Amino acid sequence: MSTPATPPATPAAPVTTIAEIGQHEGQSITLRGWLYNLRSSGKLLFPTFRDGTGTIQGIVPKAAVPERVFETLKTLTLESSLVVTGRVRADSRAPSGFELDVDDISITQRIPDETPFPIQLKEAGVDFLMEHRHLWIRTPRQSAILRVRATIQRAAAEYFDTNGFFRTDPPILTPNACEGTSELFEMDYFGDDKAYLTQSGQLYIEATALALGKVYSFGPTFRAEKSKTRRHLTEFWMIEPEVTYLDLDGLMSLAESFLTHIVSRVLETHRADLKLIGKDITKLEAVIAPTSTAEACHPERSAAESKGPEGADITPTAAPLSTTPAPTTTSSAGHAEGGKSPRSGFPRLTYDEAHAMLVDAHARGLIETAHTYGDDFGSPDETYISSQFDKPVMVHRYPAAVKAFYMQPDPLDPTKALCVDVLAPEGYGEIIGGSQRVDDYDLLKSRIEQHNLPLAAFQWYLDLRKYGSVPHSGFGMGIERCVAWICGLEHVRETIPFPRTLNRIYP
RNA sequence: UCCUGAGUAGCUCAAUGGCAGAGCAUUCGGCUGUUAACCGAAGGGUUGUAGGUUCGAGUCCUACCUCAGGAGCCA
Repeated sequence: MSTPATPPATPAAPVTTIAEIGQHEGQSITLRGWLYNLRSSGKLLFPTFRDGTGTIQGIVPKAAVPERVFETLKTLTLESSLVVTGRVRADSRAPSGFELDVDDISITQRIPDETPFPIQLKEAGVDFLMEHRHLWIRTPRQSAILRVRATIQRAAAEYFDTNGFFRTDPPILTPNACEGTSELFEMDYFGDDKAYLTQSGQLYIEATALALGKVYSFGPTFRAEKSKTRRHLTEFWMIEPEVTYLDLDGLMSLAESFLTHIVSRVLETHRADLKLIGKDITKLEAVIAPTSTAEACHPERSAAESKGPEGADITPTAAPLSTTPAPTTTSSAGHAEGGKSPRSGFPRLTYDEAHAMLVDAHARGLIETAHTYGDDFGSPDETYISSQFDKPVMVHRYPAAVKAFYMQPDPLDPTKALCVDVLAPEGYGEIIGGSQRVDDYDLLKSRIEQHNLPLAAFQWYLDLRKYGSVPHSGFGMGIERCVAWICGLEHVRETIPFPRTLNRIYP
């Protein structure tokens, strides 16, 4: 059923993409893509083409093209693949500003009438779209999301690559299921042993950090928890930096600088995609806008971020990457200094301050359930906290009891852990979780025992504190939640080409 | 795991316990500026599965299956 592709009538027309078509105004060009939509008005056809970089409408007056071209296009089925030659013309009626006066087409493959492309232009249900995810990703909105995802991934890696980090890859198959509380995917490992898909490379990345200094990993992560929400996937991608001689405050500066860079890059190159997706771009501009401490917040905002004059040389805002200081140069070894935070663009709240904010919100009837001091924040709590700010908010120093065993206690209050959660604006929840790690052998050993974890499995991890231990910190960012936030999506399933969820592993 | 909701044409959805319907898609016809184009016509159904109540069930009852989103947990 395929038609051999024949050379277009004007082979001299250079091949270009729809994204770059504006550079060819008045010229003849060749596009290689698919028929996205077709409207007709008697002897005038309006085919819309797509090529993966965007869409453009073509114009085909019957009198202006050979009979063969008009008749072929008139009955062509949607999503058939083809090569088009035509002349680029600026037109104020076109959404993108340009239209294509079609000269010739060459069909690569025509979809038969009996088996039309399943995804229609009109709305469809989630179940149907997910069942056809392999085709759904061709539609303009999904393609735009995947393009933004690619840029977010590139910007994230680029940030670390250009700031002295070495990319390092932790194992995906791990030998024990006891790193934390998450449920893991289990598999047979040559009969005698069980293996598990990694839930985080962090412990291994700590080891490579002690080998290389500043490292990051970027790979898939697996959680077998039976979560069914718009924020959860069973397989997702995480980028995790780990830095020696970095304390919690330095880590927060790193996270801020990192996120600022990502948002800046997306705004540089994806304004059209964000508009297509429906994201309010001003919300992203607010994230990277240089701010005084007075303007980035709502009245409820606490005074936490106005503490501490030191670290004023760190001003990670919308500055280009090249001028963004490497955060590790500004934080000193082992000097976690309690509540003193450098001034920054992203608000920083201690757990206690966030708790007070929630108590106040409950008293005023803004949230349903009262937060219990000492408990971790629930999803509605995080949504409320983040809704009070225009920028990602960093909540730090949670009660150690609700956090992981490897987190360093706050020397000013050992019941607190030197950790930070970064909550994305607009209720997108936690996108980054990180901490300063326990660097003392005896303390870490007792923590492992307190958590009833098998010492033997962690001996290698304890070795890191036995042989040249240093203060170090790191965080992990889930790519999908970051994409969902930046694109303004209802559900993380749209942020990855083939989402894996509790009830779906097809296609 | 718990709570809630939904399964009817290829898709999105209607239908007081009383003849199974519309829009889109498909096919045929019309239209020289359409923007999910529009106008006319045609074809298209084992109402998720299995029982039950009833003169009569898409509709009521029971069980099961599938999916969705919320809680918990997390990124």
